[in-house]
Amino acid sequence: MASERGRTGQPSRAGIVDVARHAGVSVATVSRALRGMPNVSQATRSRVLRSAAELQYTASPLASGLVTGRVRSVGVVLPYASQWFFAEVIGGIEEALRDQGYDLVLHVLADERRRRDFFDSLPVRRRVDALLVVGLPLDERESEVLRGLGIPLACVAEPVPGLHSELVDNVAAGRTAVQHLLNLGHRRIACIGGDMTGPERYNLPGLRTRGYRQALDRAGIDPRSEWERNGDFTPQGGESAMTSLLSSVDPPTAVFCQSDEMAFGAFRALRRSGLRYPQDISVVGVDGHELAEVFDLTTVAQPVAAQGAAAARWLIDRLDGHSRSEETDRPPEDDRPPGTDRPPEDVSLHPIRLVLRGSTAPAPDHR
Amino acid sequence: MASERGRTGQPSRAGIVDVARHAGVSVATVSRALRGMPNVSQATRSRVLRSAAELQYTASPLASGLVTGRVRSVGVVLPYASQWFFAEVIGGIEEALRDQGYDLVLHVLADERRRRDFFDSLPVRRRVDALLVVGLPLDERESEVLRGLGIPLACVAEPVPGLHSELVDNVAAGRTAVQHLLNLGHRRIACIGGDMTGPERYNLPGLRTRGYRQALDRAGIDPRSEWERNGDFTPQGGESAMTSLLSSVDPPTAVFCQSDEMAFGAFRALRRSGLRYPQDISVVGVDGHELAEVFDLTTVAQPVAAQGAAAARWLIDRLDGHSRSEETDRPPEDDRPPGTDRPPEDVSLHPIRLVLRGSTAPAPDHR
DNA sequence: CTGTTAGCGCCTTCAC
DNA sequence: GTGAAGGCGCTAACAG
Repeated sequence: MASERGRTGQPSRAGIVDVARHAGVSVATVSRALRGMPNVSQATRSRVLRSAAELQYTASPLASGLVTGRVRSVGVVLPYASQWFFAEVIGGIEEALRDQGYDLVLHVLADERRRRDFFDSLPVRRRVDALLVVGLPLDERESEVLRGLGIPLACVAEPVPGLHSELVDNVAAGRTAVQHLLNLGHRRIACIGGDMTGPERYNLPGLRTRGYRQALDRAGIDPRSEWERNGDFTPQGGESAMTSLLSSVDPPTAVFCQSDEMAFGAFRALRRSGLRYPQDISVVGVDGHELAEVFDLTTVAQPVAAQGAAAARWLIDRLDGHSRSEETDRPPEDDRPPGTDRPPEDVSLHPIRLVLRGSTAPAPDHR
Repeated sequence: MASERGRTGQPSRAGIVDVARHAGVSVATVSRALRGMPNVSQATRSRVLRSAAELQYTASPLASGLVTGRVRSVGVVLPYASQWFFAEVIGGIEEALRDQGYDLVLHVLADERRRRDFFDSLPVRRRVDALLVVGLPLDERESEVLRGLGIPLACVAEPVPGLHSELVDNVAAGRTAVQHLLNLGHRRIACIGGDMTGPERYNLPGLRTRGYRQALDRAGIDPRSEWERNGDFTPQGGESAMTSLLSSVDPPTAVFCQSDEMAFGAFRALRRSGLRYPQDISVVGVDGHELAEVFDLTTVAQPVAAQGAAAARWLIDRLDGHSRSEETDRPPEDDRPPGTDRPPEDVSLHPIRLVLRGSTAPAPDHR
């Protein structure tokens, strides 16, 4: 009763000693009982549990973390918090973490300064048990710094050499989208992607563009560099790229947009030009954006939240020991069919699928 | 050198004693110097700083938190992580917190079970210094439980009685949207909102509907209950609500959608019915969704990230003492003009504004 | 099965 | 202006 209130006047939460006293046992027993450890009689355990509940006791994660070196939380690092893709990934991660009792600590590296600050001061040091990097292609120094943390690391969407990653095959995504257009008889196909020459370090635009070129190549179509546009992966960028494509003397009959959001921008360009999809031009996107269905956008969908969740579970497996993930019985790394010369990078590929909607139709001159 | 590596073989980060030894001072001095406290000579301070940098020292938040009772992190509780509105709020909060060196710990109460678990087990206990509730109208018990935490609390979007809240005037938002339609000569105006009778506890639909009715009332138009539809605040809901409105013998000429996402769904319904906006029907939304511009949706925009950021700053002010927010010189609570009988609820209202776009046009029969 | 005790890494009085 | 020492609340050996 003596320590009912701390010096602040706030109701000071009960400590482990309060519970011990209340249950008539020692603090060690309380600790063991509460964490489900062996060597506690059933009777004692339930008595402790009851006392703890009665006193509303929760072990201070700080104190226990201080001694165990674990804080039961995972850091998530990403470049944007509010973009659809990242928001979706965050949702997937949070759910997976929460299921195992882990907290999610968010770090948004919105600009270069924050990015530098993050890797210089490493605010996650000792604050998280593992780190999940989403959509951020790290450079050598950055990934080295993270490795120095000595905690499990994983990434999603943009692979980081040496880290476990949950991804889709972005080349295949591009190829699939463009093959679909080819199947519809289109041969004049443009591509709206991202910056591939500037200071941006993202790999994704390059990969999806490669898929675009592969598909064209297999169909015996020569790529036309003026049909590869940069849409910045924003609706606005998609709109202006599309506008300029439409204003050429010799416009394409179909456009592959490397993200659904750019495709939305392309839709706007069409509307403003008095053109309609799919009658005047076919549009296909990538991602499986929530609103793609609403706007009838054909897209190559990827499982977004699932990639985040998978990465989170992978991390927790390293932390808590392999508890339940035996179900993911991928063949062990070194049990691959011989001749598989793929480097033993630890990547887990997620499926993509073409979702047919109303934004794509046969080419006008196609039979 | 002795403690370069812990027993785990991992590079054990330097501790305060290492820094003290390196700088040739005591740990107390290191602590003071590093936290910018007085009573440290300039020379000593810079020496300590250098040592700390050299050893890559960062104070363990666990250890310092254990003794100060602070963890420098704020919990954010919300019902959905990936919806546009919430993602945007999260972004605003994260940035504001990070600016002051606080971590953001996310708690998504996606379903009833998680919601119950959260308030029953209070996983934030001792893990956060403050709590930010977003878009979650808490019931009596829930807010009581949070208050029991004895930490600063604030909320965004849905007010909780007794908590500081950052909001917009949702009645005004509805009124503004509908008044705009009235100004265009529409008199047959429908409303697509949310559930106002079921188990949902949200206040927002009721408020925006009230604004709708107020506007009609002031224009001398009788409300028609069959024109108030539930769109569930999802695109799909908006679509089906709109579809059913369009199929009535006597359809409206304009629709007020209580969220932009429902308006997007309404667009789809129009497209499927072969109708076009704004020629056949005007549509106005609420929120200022990122894609509203792309789809030419007239909307009543609210500052979303800013509300989150404001709430975060408000909390930090309570935690760190009023450091910089003097600029927010609202008149002190009890310095209001007499006769202001508004209850002294601590709410901060954010501005809304009508953004005119192409989805609204004069009523067909209007001059 | 249960209790005792020594820290985990740091902050904070209190002496000097 | 600086140092020494006692916890913060809990876990992890050890004894019993």
